[in-house]
Amino acid sequence: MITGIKGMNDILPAEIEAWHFIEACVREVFHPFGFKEIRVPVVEKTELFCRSIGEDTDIVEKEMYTFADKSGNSLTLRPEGTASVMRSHIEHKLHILNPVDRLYYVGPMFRYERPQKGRYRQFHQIGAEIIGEPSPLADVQLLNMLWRFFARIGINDAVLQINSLGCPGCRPRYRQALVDFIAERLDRLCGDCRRRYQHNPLRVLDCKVEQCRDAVQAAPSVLDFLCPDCGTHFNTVRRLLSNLAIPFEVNNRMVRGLDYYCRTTFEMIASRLGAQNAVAAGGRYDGLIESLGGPTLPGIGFAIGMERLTLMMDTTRIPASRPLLFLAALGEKAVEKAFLLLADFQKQGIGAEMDFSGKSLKSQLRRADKLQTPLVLILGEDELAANQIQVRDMETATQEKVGLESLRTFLASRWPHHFPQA
RNA sequence: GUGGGUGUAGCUCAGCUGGCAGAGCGCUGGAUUGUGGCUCCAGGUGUCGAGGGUUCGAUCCCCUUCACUCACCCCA
Repeated sequence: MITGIKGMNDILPAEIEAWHFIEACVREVFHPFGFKEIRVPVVEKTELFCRSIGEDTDIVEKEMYTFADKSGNSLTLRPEGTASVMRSHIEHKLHILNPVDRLYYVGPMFRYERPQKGRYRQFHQIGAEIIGEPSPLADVQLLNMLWRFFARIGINDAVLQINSLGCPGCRPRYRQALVDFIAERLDRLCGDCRRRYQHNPLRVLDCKVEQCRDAVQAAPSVLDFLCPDCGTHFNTVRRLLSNLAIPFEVNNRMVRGLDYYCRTTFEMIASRLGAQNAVAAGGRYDGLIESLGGPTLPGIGFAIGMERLTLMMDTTRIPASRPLLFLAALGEKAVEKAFLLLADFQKQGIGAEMDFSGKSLKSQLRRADKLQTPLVLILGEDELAANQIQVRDMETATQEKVGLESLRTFLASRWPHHFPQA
């Protein structure tokens, strides 16, 4: 048996309704905010991700699906969406068309990691970016849209956490203060944290080991080191979130994984999602576009993990699509006549199904019951001879004979929405 | 890359440190010549994840390997 690739899952028909629902909510919620969808390729030149995400992040160091194509170019399956969107925005000079551009995307991302609950090698993200707007109102608008999206999906037990990482002007001072603080306590930290101290000292702050948490409990807060501009920016974000009645927590220990973040960062944290509890995350990336060779434009965005979203959702509430009609036919002639009727319904966009293989009426009704079809049209030799059809209401278990010519009128009186007057 | 758990029917899982491979659900047919759900009856499917070892005999014990899964690292 040829199986799928580890960590890359099939989304089967039984699950697809939830995905369709999510995608419909994305469009419904994002469009009023002025966001336009953008579709970019799933592969890019490897260099794009190295330069945007950061050479010494885990994603670039060990998690990318990188390969050489037939002409020897190094290509990579995208591990995230922002880099590609920025590349496209720069390449097509979209800032000339829209000085402030609001873009969103939905699609698969790829990271070579060990799969676990809520983490897969191919996973799907919904992302949104506001490009060209430095105002903290952009931050708040984006967070508001994210919040509205979760409300629309029906998730109300996720917590919004925000933080500010400062800017290239003030972050180095904080980093130094933190390094100095940790250096004095290095002997009390776990092995992982000693490595983090060298590599990314901010990460020591969110270590899960109790001993480490105790050791850094009194660590300096990034918020105390913000420069006046960054401080004002963050205060405005907090004030406007409150004015919009969006609940949030300030988490001054929140660390983001990608190098390009500055100022506002945020996460939506889910309970009961297992260890991978960030269902959405993002932040501001004011220097990114310029560093990729584009114009000097600020940006801010988020990404939502769709698999994590489905794990949190009560998917049983999403109604399954079902055919409106089932045609049950008995006898060869009736089957062929029913088949023509079936084709006619389908041509009109009416969901209709039937059995082709001459099964018993009992079996056909069982099938219709399984499909939860509200009406079954029964066509046997008798009905055919009388030019009639039995219309069976599956809920009330009642049925009546209807002339074939008046069938459409009969159905239209029951479902005017599906059978508009011709 | 590291650690734990689990691999038995399409699905969910029983199987007493060793003796013919099991149940429920689902599927198909019947009880009702052409009438669903509830009930009853009948039916089928397994390299017991794979390979090796111990044994008269292994789903069970041992070794190896693979897969899945959860967790670490990291992240959506």
